[in-house]
This record gives sequence, C-alpha cells and structure tokens, in this order.
Amino acid sequence: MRASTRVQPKPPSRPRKPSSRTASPAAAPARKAPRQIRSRATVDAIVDAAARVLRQDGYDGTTTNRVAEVAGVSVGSLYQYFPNKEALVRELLERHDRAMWTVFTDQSTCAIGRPFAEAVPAVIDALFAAHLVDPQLHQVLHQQIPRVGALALLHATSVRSRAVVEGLLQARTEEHQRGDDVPTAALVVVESVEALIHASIALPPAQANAVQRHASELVLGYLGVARPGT
Amino acid sequence: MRASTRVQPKPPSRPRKPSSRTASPAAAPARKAPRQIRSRATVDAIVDAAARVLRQDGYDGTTTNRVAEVAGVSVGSLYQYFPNKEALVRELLERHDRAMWTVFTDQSTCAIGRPFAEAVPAVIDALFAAHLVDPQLHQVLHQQIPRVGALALLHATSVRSRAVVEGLLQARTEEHQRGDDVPTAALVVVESVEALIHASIALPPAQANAVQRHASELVLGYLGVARPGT
Amino acid sequence: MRASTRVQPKPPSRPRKPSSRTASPAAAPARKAPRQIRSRATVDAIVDAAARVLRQDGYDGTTTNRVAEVAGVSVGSLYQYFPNKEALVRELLERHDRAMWTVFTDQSTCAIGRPFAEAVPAVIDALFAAHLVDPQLHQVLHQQIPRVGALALLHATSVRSRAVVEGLLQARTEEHQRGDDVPTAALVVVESVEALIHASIALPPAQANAVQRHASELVLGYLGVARPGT
Amino acid sequence: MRASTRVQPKPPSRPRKPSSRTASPAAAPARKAPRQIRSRATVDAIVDAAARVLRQDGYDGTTTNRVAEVAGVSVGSLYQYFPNKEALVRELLERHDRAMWTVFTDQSTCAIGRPFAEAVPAVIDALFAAHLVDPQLHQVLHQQIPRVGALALLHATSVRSRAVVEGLLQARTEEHQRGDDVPTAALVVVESVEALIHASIALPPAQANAVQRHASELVLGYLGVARPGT
DNA sequence: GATGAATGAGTTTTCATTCAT
DNA sequence: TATGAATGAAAACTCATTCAT
Repeated sequence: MRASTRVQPKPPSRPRKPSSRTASPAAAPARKAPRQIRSRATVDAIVDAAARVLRQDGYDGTTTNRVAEVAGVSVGSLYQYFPNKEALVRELLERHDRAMWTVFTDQSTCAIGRPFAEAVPAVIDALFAAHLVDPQLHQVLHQQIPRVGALALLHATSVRSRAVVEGLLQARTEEHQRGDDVPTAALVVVESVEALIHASIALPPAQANAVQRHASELVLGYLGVARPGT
Repeated sequence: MRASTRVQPKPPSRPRKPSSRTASPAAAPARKAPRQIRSRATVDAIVDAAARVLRQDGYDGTTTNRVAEVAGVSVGSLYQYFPNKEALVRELLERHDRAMWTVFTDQSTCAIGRPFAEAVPAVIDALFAAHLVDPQLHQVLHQQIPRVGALALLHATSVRSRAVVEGLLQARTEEHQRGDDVPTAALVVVESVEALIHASIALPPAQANAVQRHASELVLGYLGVARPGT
Repeated sequence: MRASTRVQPKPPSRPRKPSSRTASPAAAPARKAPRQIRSRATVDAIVDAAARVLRQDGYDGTTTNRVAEVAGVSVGSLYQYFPNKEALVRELLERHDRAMWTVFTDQSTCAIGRPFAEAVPAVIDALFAAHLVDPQLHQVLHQQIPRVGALALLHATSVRSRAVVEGLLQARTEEHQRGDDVPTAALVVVESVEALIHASIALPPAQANAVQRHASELVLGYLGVARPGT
Repeated sequence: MRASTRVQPKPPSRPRKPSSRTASPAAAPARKAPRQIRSRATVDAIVDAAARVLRQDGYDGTTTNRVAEVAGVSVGSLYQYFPNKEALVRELLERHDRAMWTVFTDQSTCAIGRPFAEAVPAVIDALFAAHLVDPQLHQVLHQQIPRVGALALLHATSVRSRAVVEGLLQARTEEHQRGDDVPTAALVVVESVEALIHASIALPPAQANAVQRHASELVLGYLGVARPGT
C-alpha cells in the first residue's frame, strides 16, 4: 500500500567539518583533476605557494588561507583541488620526493657497476645531492610535519634509498663484511648518512663538505672496505 | 655547497593575545621562582602532568587547560609559574635532558680511563642508555615539537655529549685516526649514533640490540680503532 | 633492552572539527557542568538566547556566534558548556519539553478519574494548553529542526502523551469503541490532535478556539463516545 | 488564546552574494522560459536531478553543484534557467504538487456524486493515494525545507484539497452535521487526515493500512455520517 | 595565592553564485 | 549558449591567555 520508504540521508548529512579528519582524511577524495589549462596553472600556483609558505613560516604557521593568498587565488580554489590541508601537504611532499628521487637515481645508477670502494661513496654523494634539491623545504617537511596523524609520512626517498643500499649489499656480499645481517647494515648506513646530511644543512659550506667526505669514510670503515686511496 | 638556510618563521608561532608583557616569549621571565614547598610541589605536578599529556596525546593534543586538569590545578596556577606554554615545555625539556645527562655521565665517566677500544663502546652504550630514560617522551620532544618558534630547542644532551666525545678524541689523538679534524669527527660520531638510537626506538627489541652493537662497530671503524675481540 | 614504545597519540590527535558530527555527536561529552553561580547564569543566558534567536531567525539562521552575541558572552563560553550546536539545541528542546510536560500533566491528571466523555476533552485541552508554553519556539523546534542527523528528535511530549492516551484507552475499553486496536487508536488521536494544535497556532484566536472545540468532538466521535451535552 | 506568531527570519536565509540582480529572490524572474526542445530537456534533467539528490541526500546535502553534476550539465547551465537555488526547489515543488493533484482529482472527482458515506472515504483515499506519488521526496520537501525564508511554501495540494472538501461540505450541508462552520470543518478534516498520512509513511505497511481505514472513520464520525456498513 | 569562567582571534572548510572563455 | 574555474562570505569550533572573585 504505502512505500515503507524512509528518508535516511547519510546520517551526518554532510560533515561540515570533516574535522580535517572526520573519517580517514588520508582517503579523502582527490576532489578534482584540473582539466583546463587555467586550472592546472592554479594547482601549480597553490602547490608552489604552499612550498613557499612552508619554507618561510614552518608547518604551524602554514594556514590554508595564507597559502591561497600567496598563490593569489581564493581559498575556495584551494579546496577545489585539495580536500584538506593534509592532502595539499601530501601533494607537495610527493613532488619533493619525486624531485629528490630523480636526482638520486640520476647520480647513483651509473655508479653501481663500479668497484665497491667507488660505488659506495658515489651512492652517498648522490644522497647528499638529492637533499640539495630544496634543503629548506626538506627540513620543514621532515622535522615539523606531524609524524602522527593520518599522514605518518612516507619519506619515500629514505625508504627507497634504503632498498637500493640493501640491494647493493646483498648483491655483492663478498666485497664487504656485513653479509651476515644485510638489513641491519642497510639501516645503519642510510640512517647515519641521512643524519649527517641533515646536520650538514645547518653548517657552513666548508664544514658541510668535510662532513660529506667523512660520511663515505664512515660507511666504508663500517663495511670493512679498503678506501680507494689506501 | 649547502644553503645555510634556517627556518625562521613568525617568532612566537602563536601569540594569540599579544601578551601585554612578554615581548619575546622566549625570554619571558620565569614568572616566579617557587620557594615554598607548596609551590614547588605545584610546579612539579604541572611539569609531570605535561609529560604525561605529551606522551599520551602528542604535541598537538597538549593544551594548557588539559595539563592543568591532569595536574589537578587550575590553569591560573599554571600561568602563575609559567609565562606561557612554551616556557612550560622548555622546563620539561630541561628536566628531561638533565635526567638523560645524569644517566649518560653515570655510565660514561668510569669508562673514560679504559683503553680506547673499550671506552668508545662504553660511551656509545651510555648514550643508548640515556635515551631509555623516557623514550616515548623523548620522541615527542624531538619529533613533534616545533623546531621553529622562539624555542628552537637546546637539545642539551646532544650538544654536551658531543663535547664529551670531542674532549675524548682530543685527549687521545694517538689512539685513533681522526686527529686531523676532531670537531668534525665528534659531530659525525654523535650525529650518527643518535640517529641510530632514534631509529632503534621504533624497532622490535631484537633488531634494536643488533643496531646498538653495530653502532659501536660503525664508530670504531670510522676512528680506525681495532675492535676489542680482533 | 629498549622500550618498544611507540608514540601513538590517538590517531587524529584531536578532532579539530568534531565535524560537529565526527563520531556520534549525540554522544558528545557534556563538556562541563557549571559549578559557580556565575557560570550557571551564563548557561541560562546562552539557552535563553538560543531560544530567542531560534524564534526570530529560524533554525538555519541560528549560528553559534549569533547566539553567543545575543547572550552577551563569547563563543568560547558557549562551547565551554555545549560541545556543539546540536547539544545546545537539544538542551533547549529538553527544557521546552519539560515545561510542556509539566503543563500537560498538571491539567490532565485530575481529569483521568472523571467520566470518559469528560476525561477525553480534558486531556485534549491539556495538550492544547501545553502547546501554549511557547508556540513560536515550538513551531521552530518541531518544523525546522533537521529530522535527520544525530538528533532525530525525541519529541518527548508527543511520545509521552501518546502513552498516556494509550493507557487511558486500554484501561477503560468498555467505555469506548476502539478496544480492538488501541495502539492505532492512540496514534490516530494524538496525531490528529497535534496537527490541529499546530494548525491553530497560525490561526486568529477566534478560529483557534473553534478548532480546539472541534478537536474534542473529532476524537469523541471517533471513539464512539456520546458527547456530554447530548 | 494563541499567539498569531509567525517565524519571519532574515528573508533569503542565505544570500551569499547579494545577488546584484534579485532583490527579492522569491520574485526572481524565471531567468528564461525554455522554448527550444534542448532547453526543455535541460530543464527537465536539472529538475529530475534535484529530485534525486533531494531524496538521497536530504536538503542539506543538496548543493547546486551536485545537482548540476547529476543532471549532467554545468552549474552555469543551472543558473541559466533558475535564478537561484530556491527557484529550483520551487519548480520541483510545483511539479510534485501538480503530480499529486492529478492523482487526487483523478481519484476523487468520480466519487463526488456518490452518497456522502461513500464520497468521504473516497476523497480521503484519494488523498492517501496522492501522497504515494513520491513519498520520499514528499517527506524531504515537507520536513526539511526551510519553512522560513522567501519560500514559506505553498503546499498547494493541501490548500486545494481543503477547498475541495470545503466545497463538498458546503454543497451537501443536509447530509452531515457540520454545516454551521464549514470552513473549520474542512480544516479539521484535511489537517487531521494529512497528519495521519504523514505518520503512516513511516509505519510498516500493515499498520499504515489500519491508519488509513481509521482515517475515514475518524472523519465520518466527526461529520456525523453513518458508516456504510452500519 | 588559587581558581576557573570568560575571552576572541584565528583555523579549517563549505557552497551559492559569477563570469571569462 | 554552455562550461567549469574561481570567488569569498560565513559557519563551526579551538585554545592560549586573562582577570574577577
């Protein structure tokens, strides 16, 4: 006779404030892919502005309104392309990591075939070089971004460069002395080198260079590889 | 080589109300030196509560009201002893560093007289031990606290342990091979060891132990010291 | 060796925007119970202001900021006592229903013992009277408040008066002719009477009175009860 | 007796941008009378989409952008044909009412010549039938749409069916006992029946049918007409 | 001294509406 | 005419800090 229909619109009907984290902000819908040329430019302007603001004001000083302002667009436009602040930062992070990764692979791949005592420093230098893509931004991204929360970030470059080092060590076990525990060795190498890189960012150029040289020696000594010149 | 960039954002990072009194919150006068017993007890309660809240809820989840509540006092009391949130965190940080320093010196001083190949691992182990004082809190303090803002923190333990290492290396140049650049060597040693410590905090116990052992070997190799058992 | 501690502060660390509905807004913590006299006054001011704004501007026109302004307090104070807008409205609703229920029971209980043909009109009149507590507010509360969402309201008075009617019909089945389906009869009675009440709110007094008289006759006819004067 | 209060809030309830053209959005000129076939098709698509979205997401979940998307057109096109959101909803409302009215008249006109005791139930059943045109949409339209604002809706079917009932009662005063106040009687009849219809929408079919039967008896009893079977 | 109620600027996010293409 | 990118006022809610009691 009558439809037992019940209007049951999605309970909250519309999460006014997705709480910037209502459900799983990480899974927030990628909102919209810019199709026209104009919108692509807008997206770039926004991401660039985000980088600028992040560099200058740090993570806490970065507000979506400020980013939009610096980008020369309205907040509305920002939210047209990024469902929330986190998604914006994630996009920036991904771009940054992509750039770093490009530099790293460009410089390291050619070195892998060379003798171990040369390959290792080459890889380490490549890692140093990758961090020079945008050291200021890198610092903010890696030191200030909430390690907690939905984006307990990917640090793609770290992870992937560890994989590269692990592969290298695994493939040539007879050329070094850490074959008994390669995963730990890779961790030790990458973590210490990264620490030295981050430390050197804040150093005057001269000492930064010294640190970079020492980084190679640190690793070679650890791996039990005779240094080239010795 | 590298940019000597430093993130230097809007000073107080969050001066909601321009604090009619504290122009530079970092230099804010410790509102009051608690002399009476009750005051001292109150201050302790507040700092302890801050530690608890920080550990549990992370930096963002830590509000002055919550800290006061957990401490069992009113916000007003909190502000009686700390001119602002930052000062409270700084106090906590200092206490934490003092505790770590105590552990470190307790364990390392006795080792200094011993042969180099024993002294170095002892110092490193002392550093590891020091980080076990309160790893959870340590992590929050070092990863989540805005490195920017008036308190671009002191990391006293890092700084002082570097001095200790530097002193050690300087005093016994003939027992190792880094005498040509002791300051850099100290930096390299302390930075990489700390990185390994921080990494090991998130590791399962077994691998954490492996990492600790490797840390000593890393450093001994770098310093060109024959390992004890060899 | 090392604590496998992991700083895992509640994922979202702090639902910045409980989304006004993040989890179950209905279950939102009742924030704080006012202890001092001052705060009780504040709460009353807020609820009163909410009633005023609701009456004047309707549900959509009611913003928390406006309510606070009208109450002569800051938004912060409002949120000190009510976790979100919904909770405020719910409180108002409860107060309103309590007031209506008081009027209804005051007027209806004494009538229950009387002969059916008198008791029924008395109950109906009591229902009319209850709606006069604050007709304007009642209208907003019952017509404009989202029937969907966490608060698909309680309409306590409706529900409870239906129970009263059902009890009355059940207790005296031989005095009317709807004993075969008392629940439906109660529903029919209460729903139609309420509809007439709501309609009469918008009517000029004269016709409103006529409607009220007819309401009793409607119900008596339906129940098959001879009217008093006949 | 009762306050002739009427909620009369800030007119357009949400005039985001003071719409440089539409002073009174209610009176906004139907931006364009679609004469061409394509236009008509577009308008239909938009209105149909509005109905779908309204049914699914409720009033709050309905945004003009979403409607356009579902309709497969751009927002721009939507605003080509409707000066604002309200106009769109009004159009939908009118269509819905027209459909209901068609059903109502189809079913009720043939019954008007029959004896009173049959005509009345026929009219009531026609009213029930009319509400089955789109109960979900009907519910949203009548419960969620801001009753305030420029469109404090027309409820055309209600109004017109009251006229029909009033005409019926007026024309055959000697067949019932409410001849002394026909307008009130018509109001009473239509308001209570509509209330029962709305209540029955949310009921399980079995009880909904019971309510429908009782509706006729309620009205017949009120009008003092002997029921057919009696 | 202690208390805790009050403050309000600032943050994220939404969505009706416009207008350049 | 259609498109869809852009706009920006406004809403809900937070939290460091103050100050009357």
